[in-house]
Amino acid sequence: MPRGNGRGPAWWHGRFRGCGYRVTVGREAILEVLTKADKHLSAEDIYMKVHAVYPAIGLTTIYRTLEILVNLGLVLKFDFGDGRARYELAEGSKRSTHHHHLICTNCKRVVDYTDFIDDEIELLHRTEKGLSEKYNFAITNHLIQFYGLCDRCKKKK
Amino acid sequence: MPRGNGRGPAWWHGRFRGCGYRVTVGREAILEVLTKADKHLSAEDIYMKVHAVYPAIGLTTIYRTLEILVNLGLVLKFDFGDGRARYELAEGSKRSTHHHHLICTNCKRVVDYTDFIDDEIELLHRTEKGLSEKYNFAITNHLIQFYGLCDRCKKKK
DNA sequence: ATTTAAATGGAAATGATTTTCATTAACAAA
DNA sequence: TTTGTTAATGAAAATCATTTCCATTTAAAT
Repeated sequence: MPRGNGRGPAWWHGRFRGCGYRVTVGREAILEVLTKADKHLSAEDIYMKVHAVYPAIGLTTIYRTLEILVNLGLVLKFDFGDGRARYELAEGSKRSTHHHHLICTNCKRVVDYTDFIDDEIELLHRTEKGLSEKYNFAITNHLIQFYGLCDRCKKKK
Repeated sequence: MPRGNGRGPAWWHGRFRGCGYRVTVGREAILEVLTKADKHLSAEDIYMKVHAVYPAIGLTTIYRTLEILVNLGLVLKFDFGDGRARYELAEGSKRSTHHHHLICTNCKRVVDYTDFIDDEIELLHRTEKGLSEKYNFAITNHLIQFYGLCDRCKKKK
């Protein structure tokens, strides 16, 4: 049974130390927020949640930690077009299921969907393979987003 | 034969006027740069090219015009993760062929690819249909990007 | 307990994009 | 063509998410 469900060293500690990073209170808090949230959050969202428990931790630390997490592949960073990045745990890290995003270009609402994901993933892997051979890239990730007008915004127009 | 290849009113004039927008020298210049460039450019890239011919046109106008063009669907706006948006003519507007992007997460180099596009598009359309029904979105667009390390950056690591 | 480099916070800097506002220009109407 | 209305414009200032700086704190190896 994997660690990190309750007490004890969390699942990411090893990964962190292995890369020469230290485990700190702030980092614990940030990971905990991300794990609990299980949906995309902005740096400021995370800051506020962390701040409620550890007021000493600053926004700068949030950004610095997120950068590390993204580089380690533990967290995914998204741009939904409203000028601030969003973060969420990567698949496999724990809770989060692989999903893609459906974004309203008017109100910026974001819907996570998992429908059709299997077909998408299958094709993506095939494409990934072809691309990495042809262009000599080591592909590590992909992004799929759909844009349009949501229910509400459709009516207003 | 479509207009806008040499002299005469360009293909987008009607579209522009129809939406209540005026055709101005600056807008002509911006569209011309976009049409000639046929690859993603930042607002500043466009500004510099336009500025070379019409020094009177400011960066503000570039941003304002790009916003209109994106809203009209004539231009696509991308985020490659280096902090500045890139713009390119939408498919069908003219020159540009539908393609997707392969981005080096290290040096931010971007490769446009058209390989596998047909398969991708086919799947996307199917997914789009399913999504718009299930979530009641009017889907107008999609984004696919692959991330990884390019040739050069792979070696350096 | 000691040591040392990594991590931190807070303030200042950055830098792309937006907003403001007084002026200019597009173009519909006469 | 001249005129009137209103959108479009440039320059400068404002915004605002994210980064950088630097003096101080702290994780964790010894």
